[in-house]
Parts: sequence; C-alpha cells; structure tokens
Amino acid sequence: MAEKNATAPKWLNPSEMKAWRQYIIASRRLLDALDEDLAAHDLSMADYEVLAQLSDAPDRTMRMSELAEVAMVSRSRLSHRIKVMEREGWVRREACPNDKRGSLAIMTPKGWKAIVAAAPDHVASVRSRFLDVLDKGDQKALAEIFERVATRIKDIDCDE
Amino acid sequence: MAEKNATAPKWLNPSEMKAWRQYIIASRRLLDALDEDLAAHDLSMADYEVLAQLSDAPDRTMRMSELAEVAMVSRSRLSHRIKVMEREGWVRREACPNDKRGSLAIMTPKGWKAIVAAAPDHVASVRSRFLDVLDKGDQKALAEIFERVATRIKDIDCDE
DNA sequence: CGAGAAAAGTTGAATGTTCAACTATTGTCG
DNA sequence: CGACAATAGTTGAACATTCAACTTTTCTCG
Repeated sequence: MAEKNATAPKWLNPSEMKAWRQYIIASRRLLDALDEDLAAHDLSMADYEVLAQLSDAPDRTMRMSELAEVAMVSRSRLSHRIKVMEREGWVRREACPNDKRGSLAIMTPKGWKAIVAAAPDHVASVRSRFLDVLDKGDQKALAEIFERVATRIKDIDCDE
Repeated sequence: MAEKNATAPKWLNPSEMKAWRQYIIASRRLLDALDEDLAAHDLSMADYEVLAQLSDAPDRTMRMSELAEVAMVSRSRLSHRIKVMEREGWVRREACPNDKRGSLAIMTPKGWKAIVAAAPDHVASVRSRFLDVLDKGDQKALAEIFERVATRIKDIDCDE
C-alpha cells in the first residue's frame, strides 16, 4: 500500500484532480475505442498484444512465462488464452527442449496471417485516436512522464 | 473504424512508438497497482468509481443509467455489480417515482462507511503512484493532452 | 549428493463481464 | 388518439479472468 506522507493533504487539489480525471476518463475511452476497432479482426487488445509480441520473437517462438511477462498478462490468463488461440489454429505449443518444465508458444502461419491483417488497422486506429492529437513535444513529454510513472511503481513495490 | 489517411505511414516512427508504448505499459502497471491497493478494502477500481460517483450525488441517490454513464460502465455491468453491492448492504434499489421504467440506486450508511474508509487510501495511492512524479507543468500538460484525446474519440465516433 | 525452496506451467472453480433478448414504460408525430 | 420508435433496466447464457491448488522440474546450498 502507498505510504502515507505526513505533508500530503488528504484530498486532491483542483489541478491534481483535473490531471487525474482527464487521464482516467480519456484512457478508459481510448482503450474501449481501440478494442472496438480491433473487434473487426476478432481480437481484444490483450490478445493483440500477445500475438504481436510473439510475432516479434525469433522464430515467432517464446517461452510461456516470457510471453506473459512482455504481454503484461498473468501466467494463468495466458495459459487460458493460448488454449483458445490453439483452437483457432493461430498458435501451437511445444515442449521446451532444455527445460522440461517449460512450454513454448509457437505462432503458426495462420496466426501470422491474422496479426498481419490486424496490425495496419490497429496502427491506424492508435494514430487517429491518440497520436494525431500529439505534436512532437507532446510525444516527448508523455513518454518521459509515463517512464517516470512506471519506474515509480517498480520502486514502490520493490521496497515494501 | 479509424479512417486511413493516405499520407500516414503504415508504421509508427520511433518517437511515436516510444510515446505509445510508454503510455500503454505504464497505464497497465498503474491500474494494476491501484487495483491491488484497493483490494485491501475489497474494491476494484470500477466498483470504487461507482461508489464514489454515487456518494457524490444529491441524497447519494442516482438513476441507474446516469450512474452507469458517469462511472463509465455498461448498464448491464452496473446492474450486475449493484446486485452484489446490494448483497453487501452498500446500496439499495428503489423505484423511480416519476419514471416508472426507472430505478434508483441509493447508497446506504454502510456503503458510505465503506467508501469513506477506502477513499483516503485510494487518494494516497493515486498520489504516490502517479501524481507525485508530475510537477505543476506536467499536470497541466497531461490534462490538456488527454482532454484532446477524449474529444477526438467523441468526434470520430459521432460522424461515421 | 540430496533436501527443500523456487520456478514453470496448467487446471478447475469462483467470480466478473459481455452480449443479445426481453419487459415495461415513455416519447414522437401523423 | 394511437402506432411505432426509443429509453430504462434486467436477465441468463456465454465467455473471460482471477485465484488458489497442484505437478513437475530445476536451482540452491549445507
């Protein structure tokens, strides 16, 4: 849990509140819109992320736990999702040769076709719904801010 | 679906990519962390939002559809969630006096106690995980950017 | 070596969310 | 008025996610 800082006021001031609310509202709408756009390809954002990461890996092959890590989903969730992707014929599993506990997720040609079909639309959608309203300076500022946010979260959760 | 702009390149350039990835990664981690923090009060972010909005309404009472709107959840989802909150004794439902189709969600004293207990921790958590890494300028920049994002999404989805 | 801790992955059950269908009421307008 | 469209809300079934338990294998270190 977050440390309570003795000097921090209990409630947010108007400027903090505005930043937080605008962020949370726009993020919700943005993710919803991107999900809707992806639905045309029968994909959710989470499934897209999994397939995109897998398609980027050498031989389009990855250890389950590594894939879970980079796609930011739990192992359990990945396991369940891969099961349905297997049924769709997008991915297959193979035993890991050097670690007998392990399991490899391997993208099939059909899976490759699916991600290749979805990617341009998804990129266009990210562009039109998000990037198009940012100029170069905004891009840089945003990247810096969220890099700090991610770092901060890692720091808090490591020493508690 | 997003319009395809003839001049837009198919892929993201490094600066766009960085802004997008940092945003999506940090957001995921941030929301996860806030959810974990709220778990101490047996709440998800979505449930917190519902209760917070309801607690702000006159008489802590709201029409279901209005509550769904401001809490950014579907009507169906709200209906299901309110059912479990009713079981917890946090909310009760009452028929809407002037519109016989309608239904009012009313926060109980127990529900008020729950949100009052959770709110300071949640605010502290938003602060320490997010706001603390923003200076005044960042706050303003972020609010402006995400206001544009939200507006853009509304605009796209209205004329298509 | 070998005991116990840690890591990888899966599973089933419980819980949460979406989706489409449905009832009931209200609004619109010829 | 009265037919039809639109709105409010709920429901159950299908689907997705989480959670804790479990198996198997590997790592650590006395």
